[in-house]
Amino acid sequence: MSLEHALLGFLSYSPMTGYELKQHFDQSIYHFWNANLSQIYPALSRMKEEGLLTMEVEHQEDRPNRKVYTITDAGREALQRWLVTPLPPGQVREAWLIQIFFAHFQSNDEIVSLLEARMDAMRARLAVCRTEIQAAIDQNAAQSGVERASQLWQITLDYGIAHYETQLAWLEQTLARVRKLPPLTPPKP
Amino acid sequence: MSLEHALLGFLSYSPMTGYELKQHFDQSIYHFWNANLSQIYPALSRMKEEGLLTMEVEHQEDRPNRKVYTITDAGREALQRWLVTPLPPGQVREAWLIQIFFAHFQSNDEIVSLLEARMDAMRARLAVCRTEIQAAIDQNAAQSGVERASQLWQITLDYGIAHYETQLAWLEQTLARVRKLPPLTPPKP
DNA sequence: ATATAATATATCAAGACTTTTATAGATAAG
DNA sequence: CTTATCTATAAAAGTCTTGATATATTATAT
Repeated sequence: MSLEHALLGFLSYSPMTGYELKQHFDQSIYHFWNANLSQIYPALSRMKEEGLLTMEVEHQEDRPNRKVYTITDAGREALQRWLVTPLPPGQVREAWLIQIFFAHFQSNDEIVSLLEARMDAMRARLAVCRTEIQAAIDQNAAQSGVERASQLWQITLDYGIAHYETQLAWLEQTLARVRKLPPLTPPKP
Repeated sequence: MSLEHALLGFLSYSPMTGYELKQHFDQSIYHFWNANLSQIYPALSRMKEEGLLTMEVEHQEDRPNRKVYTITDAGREALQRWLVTPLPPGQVREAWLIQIFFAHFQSNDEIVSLLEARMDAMRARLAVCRTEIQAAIDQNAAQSGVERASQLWQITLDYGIAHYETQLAWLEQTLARVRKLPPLTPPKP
């Protein structure tokens, strides 16, 4: 469901190929969604069958042909309907917290290592938001007629930034806390 | 992978049935993981085949028989190994942010509605963390010999709480921001 | 200069993981 | 009288990830 509507969303800006859609995913919404080409291509076919899109082949000599998809009126309607449909909030799913939860037989240092690895990853993600994704949004915002849209793009990016900042703050605090735990005494069963 | 190791984790505390494991999932780690019975039961079978668990049937007259699973030495080893294996950080995946990202043709009020619905859901989740899950942790922490473990349980719960608080803070701020956007002028295509 | 990688574009198959739904049946609680 | 609890199984459908297959051009690295 979500993938299809994200595709419709980008195609409501302009017609594109699956390959180009993938690039938009990676450049603009990577902070809250992603998709593989192997998902995108069949999704586009399906949506064409459903009448949400039309497709035209652009022949190329040196490269594979481009299949350019265009959103139909039915597609726009489906998109607008979905956009105001409240979604059930998703489950939080953080596998690495399972590791923390059951880490009582790991030494403080081992736990600290896990947290530090996580912190490195979160710092990197935060940096991507602040530089690359911000740049992509700024660049698209420079077009005319996208004032309202670009406010919303920025709002989602600020979500991502706040998310990673929270992660880092929690990690800092947790590192201090774990370092102060009484050391693991005897047995590693 | 993660499901299996969460099961091993709980079974490292004591032998249990799948049904009981499901209850522990819901009571203790719901803030970062969940699983259905229809996932848990076949996972337990598989893990038994792999020698990570043993199983004994307790016959009951009035209820279905209980299949009590016990972790083996191999299971404990597999768990300890996994617990220190760094996991690749998962993708953020927030379908409702797709709705915000493409909401430029929705009115400010419609966007506000989406945000308010989300806020209600997040408030409810936060309350569950603060009351029910906190209570479950406190109760288990009252046993002897779990001092170290219960610190870690609390650390993961504090993650959940921080997460939902960030959501709510961002939602507050975003609500204000959206209310101040110039109203949507003409066309709802 | 030559080897390697990346870009541009699309398809397909396999498998991993999750959710949904149905089935079963007895007791206890509202 | 209806719903919830207790316990387990299984089929189906949905979603996502991984990896293989093709192929020409351009860029990077050694």
